[in-house]
Amino acid sequence: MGHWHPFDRRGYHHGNLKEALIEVARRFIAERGIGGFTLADAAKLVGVTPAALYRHFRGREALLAEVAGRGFDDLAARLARALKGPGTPLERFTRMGEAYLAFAEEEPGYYAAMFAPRGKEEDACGPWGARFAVQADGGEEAHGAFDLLVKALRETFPEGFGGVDARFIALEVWALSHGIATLAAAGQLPTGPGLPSKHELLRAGVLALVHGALPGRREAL
Amino acid sequence: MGHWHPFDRRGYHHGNLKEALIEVARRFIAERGIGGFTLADAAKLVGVTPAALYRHFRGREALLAEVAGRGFDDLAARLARALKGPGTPLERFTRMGEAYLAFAEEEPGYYAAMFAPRGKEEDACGPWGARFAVQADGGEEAHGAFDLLVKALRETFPEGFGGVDARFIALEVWALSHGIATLAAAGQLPTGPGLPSKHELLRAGVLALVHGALPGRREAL
DNA sequence: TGTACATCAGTGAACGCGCGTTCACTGATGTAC
DNA sequence: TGTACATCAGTGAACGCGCGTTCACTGATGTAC
Repeated sequence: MGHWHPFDRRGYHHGNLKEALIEVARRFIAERGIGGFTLADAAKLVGVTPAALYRHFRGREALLAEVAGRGFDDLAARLARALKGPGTPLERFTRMGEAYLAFAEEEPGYYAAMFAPRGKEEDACGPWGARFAVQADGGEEAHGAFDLLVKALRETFPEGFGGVDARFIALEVWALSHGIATLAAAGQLPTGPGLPSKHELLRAGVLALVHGALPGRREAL
Repeated sequence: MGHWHPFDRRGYHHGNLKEALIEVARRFIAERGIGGFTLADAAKLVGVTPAALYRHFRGREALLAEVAGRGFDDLAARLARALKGPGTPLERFTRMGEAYLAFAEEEPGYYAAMFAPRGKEEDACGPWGARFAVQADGGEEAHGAFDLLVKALRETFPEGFGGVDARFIALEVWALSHGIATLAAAGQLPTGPGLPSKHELLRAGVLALVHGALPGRREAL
């Protein structure tokens, strides 16, 4: 009672099968990776025949794409929340970085689905695709996660970046975040005395990236 | 003639089966991804029964691990070459970044094998593992790719980083490189008018990361 | 140089498995009258 | 309120497939004498 549970089932009709499958796929991918995810096990977990899946999805790939889409939405929501919170622009911007790492850590299923090298199909969705659209320039409302990042940069550093496009900086920050998140997820970030946590790594790196592009800093080197 | 070709075969015994399998696996993974790689197809490509593979590898995972190992060796060799070339330390350091991106782009098979989320097995090899060992501190010879990066940083900026461990900076640079390389490989780096290439992205980012940590720069922000 | 033999790297057939997907079906639900 | 019917979301059995792996085997190679 209270929370709805994906394994609940009352009667012949499941009633929430689509949502349940997405939910189970997310957990599944988180545990075994995207290659280890099978329709058969997912169906068994929600207590349904594998064939029932085809009432809601065209097939395996469609399910994965939907999971990825949910992931992009969730990420954008988290980033938006971090950006809207209290504090100075710089604090909020820093919090966005934390939110990104937290998302990658807490939702490895989503993250893997989002950034897994998609098959041959069209990349109808992706960080810079429909749900993430890169704006030509500012003005319109920012929907996707990437646009949120650009918006945050413009708010945090209203003086600009000495003629450098904020989207340039945003890409740098994104690439660094993604690199740290994936190395950490793969267990390939070394830990040990004197070595930084991924959070320290991201915070210092983001500051350096922004800092390095700030006006009056570009003449050196 | 001249170059040895993995599909060559003279007689009952192949003679180069192990090397041929590694070579074919590399190309295969590059084209279809690590999940699309199968022993059956690999064996067929080199003109051999699938069972023959087991004379040289314990199984599929062992072959993949060997491919990853070759990749780490190749990457280290490329980075070492870039570092040993002519030019100022800064030029050589910048060239290491280029070499990294070039490796990821030219050897997607290696790259995927190296950084694919390994199964449950021990990560006996990895960027910071046996072939990549992170030195406790300087002194000993640098064998792995990561150590080469640290060494290059120390050579390029002998004045140090204001008390910050060079390995810290190296991790930042590595994470950024990895992030850019993987986003680019997945086709998730947006391109368009006014947006930078991955090479511009890496060069500017690395400079900012190094710059931001240089002495006399850490008081601002 | 020739023969016997050990060693090694292949063969080819077979295995068990589990996958994604299809199909005709049936049970449950909702709506019209 | 009750009945007939259309719609929908499941079932369950079956499919073809291709995978990784095994096994007893055999052809080729190299070495001892």
